[in-house]
Amino acid sequence: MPWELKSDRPIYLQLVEHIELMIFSGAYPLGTRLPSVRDMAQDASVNPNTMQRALAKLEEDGLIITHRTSGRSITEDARMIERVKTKIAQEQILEFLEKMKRLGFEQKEILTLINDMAKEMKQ
Amino acid sequence: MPWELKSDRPIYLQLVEHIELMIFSGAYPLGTRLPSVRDMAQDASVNPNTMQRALAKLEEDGLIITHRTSGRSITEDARMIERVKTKIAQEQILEFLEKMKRLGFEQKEILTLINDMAKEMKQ
DNA sequence: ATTACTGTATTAGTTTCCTAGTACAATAAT
DNA sequence: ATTATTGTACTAGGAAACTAATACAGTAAT
Repeated sequence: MPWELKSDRPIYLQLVEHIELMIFSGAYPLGTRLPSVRDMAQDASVNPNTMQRALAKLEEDGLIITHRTSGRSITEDARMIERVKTKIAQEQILEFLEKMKRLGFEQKEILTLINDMAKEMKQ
Repeated sequence: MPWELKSDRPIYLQLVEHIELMIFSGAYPLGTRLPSVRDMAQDASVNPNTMQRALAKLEEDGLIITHRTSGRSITEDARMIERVKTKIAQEQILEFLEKMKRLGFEQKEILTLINDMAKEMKQ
């Protein structure tokens, strides 16, 4: 899977999302050891420090574990993966709902609007 | 209505949202003339240039009209107001749906998730 | 013990964004 | 004509965020 990094958003965030997707989809199985920061950085054509930042974020969220001097690995806790995934989703939803309320929309309106758009997008 | 400006987000964006809300709610009726940039800036305790930036954004969106040397006024086109409101909403929804898809969620999941959260928030 | 490999701390450079200060241009009001 | 009031352009300052370069620290491997 190529990294496809664009310059319109912070690189480290794109790295985070990319790796999250790898984990969620099972491309990096539970407990797997990750390549070193430097190797992953080179693979993505990125400065090691930038990759480091992305990995630190992932560790903060509980998706990966750091073994100080012997590299990192994906967590072995399957429940943790799910928990993180839904937590991230909830944050996105909350942020979205707040924006809509700032615009003066009520809950009912929001739900019908998003239902309508979802129907359109299916076609 | 006080301006309640916080420092965690750009001031000019908060001004935009505040004025949008005034317009959408009818506090600034259609066709009404707005106070001058300097007056509005002073009212909000903000630099005139910052208010100017907010007003420019609102004009760009079609909510207000500039009369070069005799001030600004709210558009008289009621349909325009609605159009802008739903356009802004659609942008927010699209952005939101894309984020969720980047996380690996399907449309169905998103809809059920947001329905669940909406229910919880009502309580 | 030495070497090679791991993550990490520190610092600096770069860019981008936001805000503010000032001066300008046009016109309505007098 | 003059004055006051309107929006606007230009510039600079400052802050925040991101990326990169370098050096450090610990440990596994030899």
